[in-house]
Amino acid sequence: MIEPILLHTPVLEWYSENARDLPWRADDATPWGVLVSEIMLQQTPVVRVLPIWHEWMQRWPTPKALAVEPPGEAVRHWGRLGYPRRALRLHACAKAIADEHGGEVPSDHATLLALPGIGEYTAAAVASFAFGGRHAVLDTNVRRVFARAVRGDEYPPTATSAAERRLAEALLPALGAPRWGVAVMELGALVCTARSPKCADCPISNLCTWRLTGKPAHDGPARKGQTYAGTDRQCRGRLLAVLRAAHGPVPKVALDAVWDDHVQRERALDGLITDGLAEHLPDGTYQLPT
DNA sequence: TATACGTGGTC
DNA sequence: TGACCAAGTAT
Repeated sequence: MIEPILLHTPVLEWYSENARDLPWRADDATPWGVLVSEIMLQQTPVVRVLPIWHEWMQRWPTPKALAVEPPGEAVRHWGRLGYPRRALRLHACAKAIADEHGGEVPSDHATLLALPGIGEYTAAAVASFAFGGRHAVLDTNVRRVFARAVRGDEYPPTATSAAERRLAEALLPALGAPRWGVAVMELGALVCTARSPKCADCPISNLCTWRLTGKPAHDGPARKGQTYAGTDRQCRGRLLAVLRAAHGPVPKVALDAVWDDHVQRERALDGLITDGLAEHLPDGTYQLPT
């Protein structure tokens, strides 16, 4: 096991020099701003989140501001970020914060975890980055850095394991856990990337087990591919794009126009309604949830 | 635990 | 050029 201090110093120094200037990391960032960023960043690159985050925070600077809107407005302004159920959950999250927490984002990990759309990672991230809590933030970047540097594997396991949690906890510094967490994430995002890691720029390449052992290729089953073309997901995306653009009820023919396969189209539409992303009105039209 | 869930950029 | 990947969550 590598001594934690041997990782801390170089990673933190590297972060001081290389951290991106992101608005949710600014001194004046609010817990709500951090929470919004974390939801938007789930499975979504920073560059696509940036403009939506700015618009969102200007429109809804507080949880209460969002909570009084219909959920469809959240879905509309989510734009093309992807996974629009996140917009719905963020709206539900705002309502829960407004109704049950006096409009203030909770600082406690367990309380955050109970909110819609907030799972293990996001609860730790908000508790740590917004409130200074000492939590292990295990996102895909951190998991990859630890897998390589400590375990010597090219990639972490598919699902977060107990061993990974133990390791992350063990590496957590007594002081400055939030900065350590964001520093490791940044290292994974900018240097220790999935496909072409920039080991020449890495502050811990000298003790990285994976590099020291010759960067063995990932063994085991191929990682699950994300099919998309022709799937229900693509169909749902097409349908929802029509509803977002409409600003009002949409006749069925407008939806029929964007996807040929009748059976799949109906299934996808039903799915959107089941998920609460669309409403079917008595007159046969469709719209974003009110 | 495996699967569904958007979108767009990269090599 | 199509597979892979991006600060995951819910079921």
